[in-house]
Amino acid sequence: MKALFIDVSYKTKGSKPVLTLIFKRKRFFRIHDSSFEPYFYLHSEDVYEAKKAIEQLIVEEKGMVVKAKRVEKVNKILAGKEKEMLRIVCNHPQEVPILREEIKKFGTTYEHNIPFTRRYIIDTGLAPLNTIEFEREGKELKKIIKIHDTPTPKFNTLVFDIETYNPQGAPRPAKDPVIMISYAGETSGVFTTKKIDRPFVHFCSSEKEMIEKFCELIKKKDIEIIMGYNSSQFDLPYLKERASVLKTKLALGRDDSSFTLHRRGLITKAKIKGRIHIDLFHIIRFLATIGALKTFQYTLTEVYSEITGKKKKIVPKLEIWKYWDENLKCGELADYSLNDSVAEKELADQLLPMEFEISKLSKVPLFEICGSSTGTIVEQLLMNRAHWENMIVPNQPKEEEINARVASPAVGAFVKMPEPGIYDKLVVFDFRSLYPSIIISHNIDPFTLNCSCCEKDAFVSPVGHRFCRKKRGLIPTVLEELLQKRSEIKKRMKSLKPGTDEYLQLDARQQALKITANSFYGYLLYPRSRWYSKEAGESTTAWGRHYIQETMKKAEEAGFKVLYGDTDSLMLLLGDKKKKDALEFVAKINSELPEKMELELEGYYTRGVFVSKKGGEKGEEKGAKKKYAMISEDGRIKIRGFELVRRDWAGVAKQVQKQVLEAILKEGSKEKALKIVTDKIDELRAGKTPLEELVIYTQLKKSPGKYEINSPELAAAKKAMNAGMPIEVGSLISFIISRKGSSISDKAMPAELAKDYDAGYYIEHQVIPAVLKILKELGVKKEDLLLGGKQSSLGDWH
DNA sequence: GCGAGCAGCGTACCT
DNA sequence: ACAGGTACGCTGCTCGCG
Repeated sequence: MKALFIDVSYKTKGSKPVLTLIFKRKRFFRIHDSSFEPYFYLHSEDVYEAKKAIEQLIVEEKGMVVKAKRVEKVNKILAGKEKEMLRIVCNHPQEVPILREEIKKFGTTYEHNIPFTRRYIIDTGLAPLNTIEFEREGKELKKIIKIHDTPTPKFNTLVFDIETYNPQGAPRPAKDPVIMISYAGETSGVFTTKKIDRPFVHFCSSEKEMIEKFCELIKKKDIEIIMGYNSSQFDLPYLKERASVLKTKLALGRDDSSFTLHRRGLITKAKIKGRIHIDLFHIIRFLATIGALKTFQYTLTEVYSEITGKKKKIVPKLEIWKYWDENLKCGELADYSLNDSVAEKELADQLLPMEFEISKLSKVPLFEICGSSTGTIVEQLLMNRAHWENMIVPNQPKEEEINARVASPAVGAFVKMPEPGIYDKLVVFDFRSLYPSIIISHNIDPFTLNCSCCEKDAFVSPVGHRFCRKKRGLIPTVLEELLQKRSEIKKRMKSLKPGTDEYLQLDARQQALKITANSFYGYLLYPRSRWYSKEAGESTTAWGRHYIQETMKKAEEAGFKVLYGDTDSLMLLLGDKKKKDALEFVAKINSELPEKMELELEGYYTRGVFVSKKGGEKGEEKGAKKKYAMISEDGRIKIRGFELVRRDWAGVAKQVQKQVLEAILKEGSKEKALKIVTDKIDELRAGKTPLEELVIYTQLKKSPGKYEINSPELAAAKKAMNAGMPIEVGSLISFIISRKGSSISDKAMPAELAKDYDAGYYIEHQVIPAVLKILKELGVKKEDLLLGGKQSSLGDWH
């Protein structure tokens, strides 16, 4: 039969492990496999002696007698070399750690901590969300015939969101009821305990009935994927506690169980039996950490508007209870509640296809892979592939080793120091997938390092490490395939109409491939990596520095002036040269680069601003790296690093800086820029600036007690805590510098409690520093800003 | 005892 | 809990001066 593979779990029957595979055809169903055996490997100096000893070995643990089921001699590739090793087959997964503890005295054990269900997927080649063709006998799996990569079908999905009564600010689950449960899927609606005149409202006579009706809906609709926003931390635990207070069950699972919490590193996931629960917030956090998404705060409201470009209905969190109490406003609250679920559904529709593809690629079931780190994705992909290649998976490093790795970081990228100034006619080039292409071109891998076969002919990195030229490494092989697949997909997409099902799925797949390919270099230097190699990692960056610097040299030789460059990009001054010359230059560079590497022309810019670093007053001014603004030919402004892109600067300073940059880039008008600044300073002095423009946002990365020194955000956080506001690790502190106090920290007040502002601070520490660094390039001095707008005419800066 | 100068902490950014 | 490179504000210490 053919069915879509979803997930696998195992339990013990008798004393044997039995795997339960979840498949989907029309509905989810289960098939068992009781034939799969757990095992691990041993590398020993004396294979024969070790085998004999292990076969005799009997371990008694907590009254259990544990021994190996069988011991097999196998040939495997360990750290790039063929070795005879032992495969120790066990009776039960739980016996693996017990036997391993005894057996490690014979040598080094491998693959002893791969979870049994992962082991099963790796060894069978089963890929989640692919169609599996198999034979069965009743409920037992007999044989896997083929695995088909078919388009992902539609799932029965439901998004939900709850509203809680919160007269005290934060809702207390022991006392404060859930007042609304909204959902969106095929249809959408709101369960609530008030008779609200809206067509989508389902009236429930009590909170208890509301929870029960919601669970019934999930059961009746046979929901396969259930989602929420921060549902694992808020909605689900809250519902569970309410259910227990109300003496009812939160029957979300197929067996009427509620959910279980699973900690994976820093995130906690809620698992619902027989369904796939996905917390969209985890996906958002993942996208934020890889830099694919950047918002000020990661609230549903902000994320929704960033991703869809649309605004969501808003009811201030602290006023929800008031809306509820005021009968006339209940309708609005219901609209809001429904809108939350509908918005989350839209997010899910956009985000899930990529998660599906990451799951297929890494072969990790959807529930497990959703929101996991790039390290996990790369690692799982490599583990699967290592198995096919008959390679032993390297062990995870011990704490000690991790610390040693952290203590000795590798040298990274090259960044050129720019000459501060305002420039016209720029051209920007980028290396396409710089690090992946370097890894592929030079066969960089932990186990191609210092091979014995290419003594004279190896790839030698600029830092002196040698990589084999004959045998391909695992990492370059996998990486090359990923890039190859991605370019094929991109080619196919060109022949399709955007928006079709096939196009969207291909787009999701190319995103997954890109994210994964871009994570390999990081994984080489990730301290907890199984494939860590400082030599490989630092060779990658060394070649990166080499190519960018060589390209800069060649650009100078070709008569361009190199303004700036960072890692894989370079910015040239076109000067008297034409676009044709830029194209010729890129073609020449590409003819000299290794085949898999490529320099691309990113675009032409009509004007760009570089500023000097702060503090470099005396002696020569040094240009600030990672800080510039440019305007492209078609009028698009690109701003990097300036205060205005940072959340820890006040809105006033950011707005003024933005206007100044725009005035310079678009119009070249110094007068206009000056006027903007002096007007704002006047407004600040007069005390007329609205407090919202003065809020500074800073995240507390540690818990408030763990700081060595005081800081404005910490001081503000403590004041907020005293006022009863919840502050914890990761809280985003919003504060305003008020008039009361001596140090800046003393003056920092939580935005919610601030009544006034310190004009002097905002003028001297926010607005002036933000704009002066730019206006300095036009000859403006600090006094010019403080004295007002009587200025000389625009000088020529060219 | 006091202010200037500076190191180091801490955060957020860039590629 | 993917990497390293960078800017920069603020605190709190050291140091020179008196």
